[in-house]
Amino acid sequence: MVRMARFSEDDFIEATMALVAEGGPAAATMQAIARRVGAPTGSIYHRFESRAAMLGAAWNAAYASFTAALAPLLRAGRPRDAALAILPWAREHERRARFLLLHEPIALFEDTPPPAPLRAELERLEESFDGAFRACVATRGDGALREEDLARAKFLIFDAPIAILRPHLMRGGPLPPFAERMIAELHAGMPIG
Amino acid sequence: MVRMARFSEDDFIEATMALVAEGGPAAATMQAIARRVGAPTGSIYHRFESRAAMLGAAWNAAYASFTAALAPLLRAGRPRDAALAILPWAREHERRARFLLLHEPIALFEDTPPPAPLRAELERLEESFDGAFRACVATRGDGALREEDLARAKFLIFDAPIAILRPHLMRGGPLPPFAERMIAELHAGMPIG
DNA sequence: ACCATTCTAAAACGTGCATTCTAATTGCCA
DNA sequence: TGGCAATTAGAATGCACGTTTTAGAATGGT
Repeated sequence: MVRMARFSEDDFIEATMALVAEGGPAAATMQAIARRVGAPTGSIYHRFESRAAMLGAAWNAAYASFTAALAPLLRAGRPRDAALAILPWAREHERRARFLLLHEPIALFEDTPPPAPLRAELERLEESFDGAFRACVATRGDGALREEDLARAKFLIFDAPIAILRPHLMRGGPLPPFAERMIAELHAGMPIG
Repeated sequence: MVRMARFSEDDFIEATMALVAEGGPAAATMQAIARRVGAPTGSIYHRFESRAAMLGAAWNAAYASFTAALAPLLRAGRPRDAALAILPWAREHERRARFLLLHEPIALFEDTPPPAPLRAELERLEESFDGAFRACVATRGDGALREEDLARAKFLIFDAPIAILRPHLMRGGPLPPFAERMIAELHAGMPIG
């Protein structure tokens, strides 16, 4: 180690998330990311081997943030609270939320997938989170997890709350208070397991 | 009229939908569309003035197909049946469904919007469909449409069913029969208005 | 049969982007 | 103090794509 870096990996990751959140995947060109950080284009390549790696790192970071907020509640067997916890998380991390919840990974990585280490890291994150999810669903039923039960639970805990948020994330601005009510009512009228 | 066209507008529109459905917006390059139809690249430009126009025409066609299937049920005041009707429509038009329901328009048009005539046509379609939607919601309440009521109804009729379909549309293959059950149960437990 | 018009056909152009290259700078350690 | 590796810096490269151009073929009315 000899020279202090003026820009950190996180600087580039944050810039990437912001650009995608504001203008979609195509807005996150390497030049745009560099310009946003105030660095020359080439500097990105000292930390990330390609654009796919850059986007992949940003994706993993956002996903880790999201799952860290929900996993404890799932492991505690409180799916309703996990569903509701998406709201404060999205309010606190608007940039991450728009990046993660408004864009399918397939749209980010359709051309070239991230390099193997990043994919492996994401797989670990996903498996760990999936463990928390399955444990939560299992406490409700008798232990036998049918595909339908898992699909129901996934819808109630993740997809429905995200669908409720999506229009407001797209429009920008604050998430309305009635989002909480809708999620609570949904779980009241359509319980898990 | 003098020479018969070997390729129709619809040929290009179908190819565009198929490519986006299979590989995302970036897969629908002008060359890929032409190759799929078996035509030279330049031929597309005899019918569509630009790539934005090509994608816009495909979007309008898919949206028209979707709304044609649902609008009558909304106008008849049957929101539950409209929500359920998304399933047979998606089964019958898998390509259109993947194209329309799996990709935000913002991701397709982020670089350049379609030309004015296409935007105007889409606006007409949207307004007409929105009329059917509002009429349907109004029959339930007392006529005063609060933002929360509209958001609830939009979620129950469109966003929730689509969220239920999304994982299966992504994976490909047939939509499971329990999707019907989930939508019915959702509307039973969380009625509109 | 001829001509205007609409199309096919394929190559060529220009642009914007990811990526690479070369040089100059920085700060720690011997 | 001098050397060295990591970094900044920004220009250069090459490629893929949207679009344009140019040329030729087909059709139906006259």
